[in-house]
Amino acid sequence: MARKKSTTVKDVAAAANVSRATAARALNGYGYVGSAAAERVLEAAARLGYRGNRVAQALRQGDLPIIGFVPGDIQNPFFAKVAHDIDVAARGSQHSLLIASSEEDLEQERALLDNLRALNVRGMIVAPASGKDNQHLARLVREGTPIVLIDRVLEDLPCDSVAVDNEGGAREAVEHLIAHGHRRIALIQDDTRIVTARDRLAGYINALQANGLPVDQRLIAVSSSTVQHAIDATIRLFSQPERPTAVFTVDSVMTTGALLALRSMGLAVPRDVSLIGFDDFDLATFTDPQITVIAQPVGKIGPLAVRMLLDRIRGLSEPPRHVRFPTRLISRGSVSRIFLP
Amino acid sequence: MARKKSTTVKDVAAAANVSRATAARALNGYGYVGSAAAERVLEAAARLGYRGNRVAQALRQGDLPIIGFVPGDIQNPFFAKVAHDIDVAARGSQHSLLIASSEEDLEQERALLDNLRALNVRGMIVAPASGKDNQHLARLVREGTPIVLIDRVLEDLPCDSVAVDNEGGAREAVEHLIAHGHRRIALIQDDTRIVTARDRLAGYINALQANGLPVDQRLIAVSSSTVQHAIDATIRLFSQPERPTAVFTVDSVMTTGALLALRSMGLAVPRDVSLIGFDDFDLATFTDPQITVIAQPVGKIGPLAVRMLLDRIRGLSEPPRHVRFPTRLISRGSVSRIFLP
DNA sequence: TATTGGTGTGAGATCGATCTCCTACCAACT
DNA sequence: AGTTGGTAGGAGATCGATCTCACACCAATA
Repeated sequence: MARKKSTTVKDVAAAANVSRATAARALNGYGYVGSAAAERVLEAAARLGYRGNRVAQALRQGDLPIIGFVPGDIQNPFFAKVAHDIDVAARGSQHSLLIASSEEDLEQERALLDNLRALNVRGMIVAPASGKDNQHLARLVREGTPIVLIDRVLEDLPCDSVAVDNEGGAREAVEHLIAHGHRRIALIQDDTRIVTARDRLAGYINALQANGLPVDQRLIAVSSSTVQHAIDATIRLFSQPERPTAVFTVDSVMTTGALLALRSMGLAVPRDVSLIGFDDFDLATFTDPQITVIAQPVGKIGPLAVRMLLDRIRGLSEPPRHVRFPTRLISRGSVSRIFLP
Repeated sequence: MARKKSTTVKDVAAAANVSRATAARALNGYGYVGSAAAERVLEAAARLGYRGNRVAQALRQGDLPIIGFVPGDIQNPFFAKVAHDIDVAARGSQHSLLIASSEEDLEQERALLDNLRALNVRGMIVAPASGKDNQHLARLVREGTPIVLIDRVLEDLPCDSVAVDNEGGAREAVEHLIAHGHRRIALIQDDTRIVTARDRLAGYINALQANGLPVDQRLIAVSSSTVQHAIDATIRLFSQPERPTAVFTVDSVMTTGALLALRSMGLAVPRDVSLIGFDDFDLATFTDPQITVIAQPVGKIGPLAVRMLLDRIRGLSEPPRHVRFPTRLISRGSVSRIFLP
């Protein structure tokens, strides 16, 4: 069965016995329209259930009232929360939100951005999957598409960005562990292509070096950001002869995996192993003891990103603005003090 | 700074020294095109970085290669997972996914659907916020827009749907509690406008009545689906003189809230209170003991919904198909046996 | 009276891609 | 030679909304 074609200005104009031009004037309120004619047009529009065709409007005006959002993974609670916030903020400015997840895949990201570009969306908010090979983003920026990066900053890309102080947060976490007497501190991080992971690694290394501790590659595990991979990585770490006394995990999914793995190995937190995770999450207060974390102001990221994007859409041409929110250590019960011999 | 206007067929045609028509033929591979001309066109297109303008294509062809998804709340892990699955399936069929969350608000849902309609999306997957007042959906269906309902079925709406057996699942949960000797069984549910909530309530009542137990309104708490509201509702329930011995929560957010509330009141699960939640979730295996749940096949919902939607988009005109997946009781450790006096 | 200026309205152009005509050419036939 | 048919490719129409331009008309003004 064919889709019923919707009513157009033409239909409305015919029903009101005026030309398309007059109908458009009455509907959009510009130019001169006689009050009688205007009334007939509005009446006809209401009667026929007329709704403007956005696609046609978009073709004429050059873009769709849509903002694109490309998160790394919509299932990750961090991105889900940000998506929700962006949705609310976008709606507040009469924009729809087009969410398309890159699944942390660079190829997919390229395809999605191409798609969004071809749709002539007004602007995009992107969490780039990779720290390099970002010519596709560079090109969009060069073409003038308003883009705001979130969570992951690409220093050499001339566009606005909103992120948190990953290096500082990671450093604070590791220094917290060092201050509690830990010396063999493991790191469980995700794919190093992702900028965030690299920054957090840098914080880990900086903290160790600032305290005269060696960086031991055997204490650094790389895993993709799924619970199962994090479990495997944790088990590998703790199957070594000289066990770490503490673990720092770079995101909440990793933290979840590490917790499950430690439990399955019969290692108690914090008695046998201390734990700090980056990013606060629901589960962190569910366990006994609760988990010490580096919290980031997740709720501020989306709204600010939208605000910056709207500025650009409105034509703001200042140099790129980069905002980095500070992180905050929330001390709960998952870190114990070690007394050195 | 003005956005650089992108290259059009006209530009490509000019660069290749042919007409727009020939350029279109070469680019889309139809009709007769000389091989020399075709080559020049493709070369020019590549050189100029030509990408078709989807908006113009959509205007001509009648719709955009987009599928709309209107979940109740994108932050709810259930919908996040479904959104992810839909995204993957949609991408497999060359469709982009436009996610717009209704926030469980009927007015917002109406506005969003209006928007999607005006955008001429190919089809929509909707979790309706309300069980009644759905003329807006009925109208879309009447106009021929392909729509698939998920999670929440509206019996009188002639369109496909994918859901789970909410009544049966809830009944199984409550019967499980009854079989363990519980008689004062509380229910924590969300807004009764939502169809799912009503079905689960029905299952609760049916189980009680089938076992000759009274339905006590004081044991039924209504809360909106946020952790904080669920905590409040739980505390209210357990502040009554005759405490329930068991609780059934209708979604994972409620379950989380109930757990936190019980802990804060010093009530141990399952020693003092037994607990079953609808919908399995990560936290369920984190607590000690782990939580018994009614699991639904979340991973099957999105892909099936997309498949059904694509059928409709391709013109399938069978009568509406309604699929209901069965639920499954996963018995963990949160239900204790009560020995009657 | 002739002119200006304010109103109201319609015809047609535009946005970009694509499709339907229509013309033109050349080779192979009758 | 005249006709057919296959191949190429251009001009213009189309989708729907909206804007520009041009043309009316009527009242107030010089």
